Amino acid sequence: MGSVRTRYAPSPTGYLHVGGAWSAFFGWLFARHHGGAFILRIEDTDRSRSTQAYEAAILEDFRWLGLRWDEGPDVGGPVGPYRQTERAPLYARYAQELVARGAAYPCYCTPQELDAERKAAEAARRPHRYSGRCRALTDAQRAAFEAEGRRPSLRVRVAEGAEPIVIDDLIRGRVVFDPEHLDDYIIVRSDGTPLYNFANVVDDHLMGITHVIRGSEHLSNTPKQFVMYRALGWEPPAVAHHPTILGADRKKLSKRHGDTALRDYRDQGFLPEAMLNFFALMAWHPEAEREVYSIDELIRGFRIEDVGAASPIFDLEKLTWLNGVYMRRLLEADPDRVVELCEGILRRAGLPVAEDAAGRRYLRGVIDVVGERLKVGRDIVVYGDFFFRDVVFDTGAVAQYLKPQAAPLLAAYADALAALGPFERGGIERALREVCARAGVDARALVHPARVALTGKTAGPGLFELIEVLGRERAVARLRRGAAMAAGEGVEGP
RNA sequence: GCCCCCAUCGUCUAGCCUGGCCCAGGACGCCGGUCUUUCAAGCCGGUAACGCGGGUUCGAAUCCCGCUGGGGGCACCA
Repeated sequence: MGSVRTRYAPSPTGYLHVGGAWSAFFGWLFARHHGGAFILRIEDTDRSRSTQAYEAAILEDFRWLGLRWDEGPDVGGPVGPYRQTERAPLYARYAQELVARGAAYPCYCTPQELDAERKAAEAARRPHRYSGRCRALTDAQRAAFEAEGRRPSLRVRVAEGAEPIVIDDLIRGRVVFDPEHLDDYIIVRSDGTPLYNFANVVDDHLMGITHVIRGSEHLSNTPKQFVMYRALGWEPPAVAHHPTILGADRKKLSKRHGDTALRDYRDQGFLPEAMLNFFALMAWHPEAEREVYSIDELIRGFRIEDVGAASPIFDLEKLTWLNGVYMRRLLEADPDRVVELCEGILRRAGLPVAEDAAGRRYLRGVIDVVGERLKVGRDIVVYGDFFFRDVVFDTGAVAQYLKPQAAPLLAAYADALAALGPFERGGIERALREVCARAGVDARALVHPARVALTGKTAGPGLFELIEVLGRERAVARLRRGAAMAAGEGVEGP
């Protein structure tokens, strides 16, 4: 398959959904595996819901994810344009063709009339089907409707008694549809704009798409589309319908399950590499006993027929774990990227870091001590907020550790740090041990209270490196305040 | 209601096509232990599944049928 061409065709009616990104990823993997082309096509025929801003956002989301397209609305390509609203003449032409071949006919029913029919059928608890009353209109009848000012929509004529439509789905195997259950469906609105099922067929064919990889919600559209391929004398593409991602309640993933837009994950500090790796673990699994894969490994190992047909549930905990794996690797390989990631997150959380070299150095120091604890970028705020603002005390931590007996130790340690020579972790640790030795207590008797005084929490980075990064001045001040709090002096912030 | 799809640990999955190697493997989570100034990470151990019922077969997670459960579709949305 040297000339594989796949596409992802989003509607710019919202941000890129994780389900959409996952779907696109499989199409992209398939194309890359076969050395083919991956195409981005914007399906904006529903003008009331589509916006230019969403289109731009979707492109941005894909760039962030790291999926590059070979042809698309921004880069163009040999079979453009890649935006459906710009392809109107093409749809008009093939709509004409369908009418000329007797495979489509104008329907003068208004949406209100159709709606009434549908409601009547529902009320009678009878399956709703199109009445077919415009199917065999005479020229005179059509002229009469036109004279009334009615603008027709265009319907495809599904031949009666036609052969079953056989779809050999790459994921689901053979699926057979009886055309008996297909209605004459509308392919062009009365305003002349094409509907999904029609535009999709025209575009996929004209763009030379060889493999249509999409969600299973489109499986029942496929026979409708195949009717048109047949009517136009076109060879339909191979199709593969992957399952849809579900939420924890086994319902289609939606807002009530949490974040659904890919950019929500970006904003929380998930890494694109981790997202992609995670995507590869839903409905697919490259190897039986391994979880972490490079993109190249995924491309090499991708087989559409190995994609499962059952719907996976979006497992945020596993994604979080996987992201942690990637964060730790990144910390080794390219710590600057972690710094950059955290900088953005801190700024958005209202804890900005100075943009000069000193600010950057400070943040780098913070990342050095908390970095390996970060599973997701936003963890910098939960584990390291005290580096960027005054301590926010956890009341439980204060109650547990800032007790009167800790007061003299904290005060003595503050004095020791104030008098310490070079302010580095080795000396900082020795100073603590000396204070404890002199008082005849175990190091823990000071370590825990000191942590609470300095960070407000019971958990966090190593105490001595944390103090080094915090700097002498702040550490001493916070320890003194802690001593006062422990002594029961009810101190306010410094 | 009609059409279509799906069904292995709580979750993601391997195994299913080409029955025996599976009293079902890995991972996340959870629980314990270990390391440690805490937490995270790491390491060690544990927990937990073939939806149900019939066949076929010497033998079924694997093949067949039915049921149940879940999902999707049935728009002048995509």
